[in-house]
Amino acid sequence: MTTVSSSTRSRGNRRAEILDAAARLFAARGFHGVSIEDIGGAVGVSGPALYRHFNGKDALLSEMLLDVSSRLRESAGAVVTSASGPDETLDALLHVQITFAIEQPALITVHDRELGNVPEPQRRQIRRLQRLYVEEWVTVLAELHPECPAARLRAATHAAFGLLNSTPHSAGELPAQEMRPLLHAMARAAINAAVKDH
Amino acid sequence: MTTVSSSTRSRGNRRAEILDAAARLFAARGFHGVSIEDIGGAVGVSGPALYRHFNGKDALLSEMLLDVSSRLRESAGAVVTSASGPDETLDALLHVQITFAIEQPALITVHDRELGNVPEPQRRQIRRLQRLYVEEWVTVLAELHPECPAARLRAATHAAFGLLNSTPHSAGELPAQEMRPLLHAMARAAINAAVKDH
DNA sequence: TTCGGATGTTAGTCATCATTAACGAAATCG
DNA sequence: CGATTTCGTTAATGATGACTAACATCCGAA
Repeated sequence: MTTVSSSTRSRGNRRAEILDAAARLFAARGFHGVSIEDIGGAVGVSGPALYRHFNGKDALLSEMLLDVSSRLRESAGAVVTSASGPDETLDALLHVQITFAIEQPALITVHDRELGNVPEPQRRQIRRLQRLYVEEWVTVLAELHPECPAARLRAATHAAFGLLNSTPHSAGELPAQEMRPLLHAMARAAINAAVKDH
Repeated sequence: MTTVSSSTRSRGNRRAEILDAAARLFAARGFHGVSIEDIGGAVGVSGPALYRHFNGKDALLSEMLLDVSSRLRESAGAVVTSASGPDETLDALLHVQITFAIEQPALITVHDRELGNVPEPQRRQIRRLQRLYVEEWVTVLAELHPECPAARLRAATHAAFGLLNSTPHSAGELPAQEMRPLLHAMARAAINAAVKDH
């Protein structure tokens, strides 16, 4: 059979390298605050070399966000289908989001800031994935508290995301070992408070 | 006595109008994604007219962020000096932040995204005000839980801000009447969970 | 009424930047 | 060994955008 050619491997590596560097730069300075030259420079090549790997700056951002929202939704889907009970499922969802927020703070940042710069029709698809992800959470919360109106559950979910995605702001305050359970406990408590008495 | 001349009044209004429109645009598309023309257009004048009111785009952003961080710190200072007890003080701080987040979502958004685009030396001053604001929270939390390490309190504070500042994301999910107590309850519960057992 | 400042306007100017062109070297494959 | 693909490079090119200049207009005050 055909083995993975080294060209395929290096191409993939270079692409990933570029996506990674671009994510960091976009998170720090915003999509329009970063030039193609900047991104190329960050991976040791110069400017237009990027066009060997992506169709353009927009395509780069599109792929980045599509990848993030796919992975999040996929993880959430896996968690939900292998669920034992709603309570454990919620903990597992928290685990997914916390892992992502701690390990990929730049991607998380770009993910919730730069959707507006993605051109249609990718925009629509990313929106769809984001919505599905939120709905996984809302569904689990609704199982736990069927009497709570969906709008409230959705607002609570967004608030929980805001809490969890604060990691880029408190970078360095605490080691990940402590940050992880702290975020879990805070988010869990916040969600419980949100659905209490409804 | 000298009355406020109409020129002063209209100048102030126009300046405020510009800052308001610019905040909304910056929040939606990012600092570099908005042109001077865009901002002018949003208030019914065209492009270079802005230079009659601000020294440039950077100065506009600087003033916007300086104003926000001053107001937040000032409010927090007022709350803390007129405090009855740490518990009520924390509630009052929550009230301040929630009011701001609900009434000025665009400003809050710009405030925590665009500091990187403010030139020195204003950058330093805004940073200073932001830090002082955080420290007001940390001080109050430390009074409530002296055994909790400051780093953890700081991380918890940032997480609470993330939760409260999620309003732009859940815009329209709930009316402000419901959003307000929901955010208060969630943030309060999250903070309590953060300091428990420390 | 006349002067001056405040506030706009339109038409440059100069940088920056995304994108494309044209061209080279290294590696893969026949 | 060639030949083709892959991955880079350095120069255009064309748009966009911040900022400045030169020129109105309006309005309050002397």
